[in-house]
Amino acid sequence: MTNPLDQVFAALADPTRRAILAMLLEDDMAVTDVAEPFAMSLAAISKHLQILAEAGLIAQEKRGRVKWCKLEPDALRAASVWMQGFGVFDPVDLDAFERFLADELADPSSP
Amino acid sequence: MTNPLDQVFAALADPTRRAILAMLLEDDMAVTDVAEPFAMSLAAISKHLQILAEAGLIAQEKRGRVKWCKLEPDALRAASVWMQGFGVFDPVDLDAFERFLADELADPSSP
DNA sequence: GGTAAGGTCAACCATATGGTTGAATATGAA
DNA sequence: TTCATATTCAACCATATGGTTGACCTTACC
Repeated sequence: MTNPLDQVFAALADPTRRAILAMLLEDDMAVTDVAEPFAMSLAAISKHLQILAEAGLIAQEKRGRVKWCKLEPDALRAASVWMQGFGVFDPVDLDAFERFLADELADPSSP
Repeated sequence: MTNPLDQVFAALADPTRRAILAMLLEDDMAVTDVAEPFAMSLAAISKHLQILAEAGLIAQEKRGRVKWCKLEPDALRAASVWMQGFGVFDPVDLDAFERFLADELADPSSP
């Protein structure tokens, strides 16, 4: 899975990871805080964050003993371009996006 | 993996499947013809097509003994909306898309 | 009818994925 | 120093994924 599109799409295929990205849309967060709403171990979240980082979707910076996670939406660009090539898409429908966020953040612990 | 976004993104995470979608952008195709450029068994391609169909990205219709595959770009809409929520994306960059297609179709047999 | 073409199914295999736990490593605070 | 917090590592487990092969069904053709 060397192809960056492979990595980005695979990263996005997991609901936990999409929920994490949505959370980071609000603000940068420490690993522990990212993990808090999820019903899974910190180690599991740490792995998800690694996958997101390898796909370039987040950046992680360690400051002191806490590691901060920051959204890197630019990594979505290539995937977005790929998809746009197929369609006929409406101009950005932010309402629809808000609905997604609501759904995915509602109960991220049961993906 | 009940969530439709899960299915769509997972389907897109495989280079063979993305190449198939790109091929279908040109025209509807029979399963055998879809399989032709790939260095893998017909059965493998058949499975990929099932995954694409379950994600709603293609429709399959059997006419006579040949099964036709047809692109269903609408299935990309939800995923596209999700991604658009993160960005700041340029207006559709078709040149970039053409480059992707060129890359992915160049040698789909070695994903 | 017999035979070939188009696809799928079933069983199998190797590897990847998503999770767990417990131990280990920093770093900060008392 | 000692202790607690923040995070990762390593080993493990169950299941999913992407591929193979060979048998199978259906539909066309001679």
